[in-house]
Amino acid sequence: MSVSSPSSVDPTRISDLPKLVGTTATVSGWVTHLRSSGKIAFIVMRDGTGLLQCVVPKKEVSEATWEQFGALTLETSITVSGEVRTDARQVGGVEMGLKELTILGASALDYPIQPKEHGVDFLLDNRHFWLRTPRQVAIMRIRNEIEQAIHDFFYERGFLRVDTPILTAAIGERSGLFATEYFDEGNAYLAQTGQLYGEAAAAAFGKIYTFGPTFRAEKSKTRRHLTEFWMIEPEVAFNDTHANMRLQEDFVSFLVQRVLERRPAELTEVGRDVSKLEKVKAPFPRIDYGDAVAILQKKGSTVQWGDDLGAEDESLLVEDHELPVFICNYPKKAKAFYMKENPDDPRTVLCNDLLAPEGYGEMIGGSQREDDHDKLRARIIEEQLPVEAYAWYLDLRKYGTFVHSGFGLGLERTVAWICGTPHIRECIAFPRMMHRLHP
RNA sequence: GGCCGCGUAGCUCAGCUGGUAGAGCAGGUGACUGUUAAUCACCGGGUCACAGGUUCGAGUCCUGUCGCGGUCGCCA
Repeated sequence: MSVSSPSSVDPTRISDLPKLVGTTATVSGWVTHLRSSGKIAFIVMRDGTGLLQCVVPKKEVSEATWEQFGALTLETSITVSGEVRTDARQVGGVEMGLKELTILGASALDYPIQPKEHGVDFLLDNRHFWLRTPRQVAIMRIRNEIEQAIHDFFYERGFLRVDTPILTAAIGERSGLFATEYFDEGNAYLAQTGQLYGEAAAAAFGKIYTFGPTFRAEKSKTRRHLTEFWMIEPEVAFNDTHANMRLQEDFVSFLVQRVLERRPAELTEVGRDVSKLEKVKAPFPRIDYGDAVAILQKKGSTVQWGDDLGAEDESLLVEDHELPVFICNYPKKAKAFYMKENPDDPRTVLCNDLLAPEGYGEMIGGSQREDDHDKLRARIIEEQLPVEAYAWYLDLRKYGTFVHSGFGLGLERTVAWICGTPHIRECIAFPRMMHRLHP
C-alpha cells in the first residue's frame, strides 16, 4: 500500500456542488447523456449523489478537450474540472462550465441500458447496470433509510441486536428449505427464520431483534415473493399479544415517518403519492379473525371459519382502510405450532398479521409464543415435527418460562409499499427468485 | 405445481381474414452555439424461440418442446 500523498484528499461529490458556486471544482463520475450542437456540447454525468450537467462551448476549451468530448460514450468514467455556477434549469440548481476533461475508463459502445423504456426481464438481466439509474438509486436510498431507522428505533428502546445463524438444522417452519451438506452432521438448511433463536436470546437479554437474510425454497412466482429476503424479528420478554401489536404499529409508523422526513426527494423520484403515507400513524385498526370472516362473507367471499385467508381476501379486508390493518387470532390449524393458544377461544391462537394498504399484502406476521412446556410439546408432536430437534427450544419453557411475543417484518415488502413499486424485486439490489440467480 | 399470457433487429414494439420483414430508439456518417430521453438528413442491422404439420405459399393457422412473465397456493 502506498502512503498518503498530498493529493489524496476526499473527492468532491455532485451533491456538494451547491455549496461551491463561484469556485472551480473537480468531480469524478460516469457519463449518462451526451448532446452536442456543433459548437456547444453538454455532458450529463452521475456519481451516485446526483446528476451534473457540464457545458462545453467549443471556443472556451482546448482543441484536445473538444476532441476528447467526441470520444465519450455512455457510462465512460471521467473527471471534470470547471466553474460551478447556478442555473435554474438544472435539477440541482447548478451546472459546470467545463474547462478540463479526463477520461478515466472508456465504455464500450454497446452499453445495454439506454435512456428509454426497457422490459423488466431485460433490466433484471442487466441488474448490475440497472442499479445505476435514478429510480433504482432512489429506491436503494429509501431502503437504506428504512434499515437505519430500524436500528435507531430498537436502539433507542433498549433492544439488543442478535445475529442468529443462517446455517441451521431443520427447525422453524417446514416447507421450502434450501439444503446443503454440512461435514458429518448431515444436511444444514438455510434459515427461514431466526425466531426460535430470538426467543432464547429474549430470555437472556429481555428485548432483542434480529436483522438478516432468510431463505424460502418455495416455488413462488408472485410479485410479493423472493427466495432470499431480509427479515427483522423482534422478540420481547413479558410482552403479551396486545403489547406486541402496539410495538408493531409504533414501529411501522416510525419507519414511514422517517422516510417522509429524510427522503422526500427520493419519494418524488419514485413517484410515490406521499399523502397516503402521511396518514400512517398508530394506532392501526384491529380486526378479529372471526369478524374478518363475517366481513368477507358479507362481501361475497366463500371463506368459512377455519380457512386461512387468501390474497384476495386480504385485499377485500384492506380496501376500506387507509392504514395498515391487523387481523388477529387465527384458527390454530392455519398457523405455526409455536403460537400460544388463545385462553378465550382455544380454537384460535394469539397472533396477528399486519396487512399493508394498497394491496401490498402481509408485511408482518407476529404472535405471542406458547410458553407452556407440555402444550408446546404436544403441538410439536401433533405437527409431526422431530421432537429431539426442538429439545433446546422446549428447555426455554422448562427453565423459567415466560410470557413473550414477537414478529417478523419483511424488509422488501415494506420497502415496496413505502416506495409504491409494483414488484418487490426492485427493492433489493440483486434479487433472488426461482428463475433468477444471475447477476 | 394449477390457470392465463408472451417469445419478431442491440432495446421497446407493430405486423389485419395466410401473399416478398416494419417503425421508434440505440449504433455509424454529416449539419446545427443552451440542449434537458435535443433536433434534422442519410446508412448498416433479422435462423420471426425450436421442431414438426396443414397449405401453391406460414411471423400469422394446428401440434409438441423449450424459455419467460402474470396470477393462485406457500409465506415476510
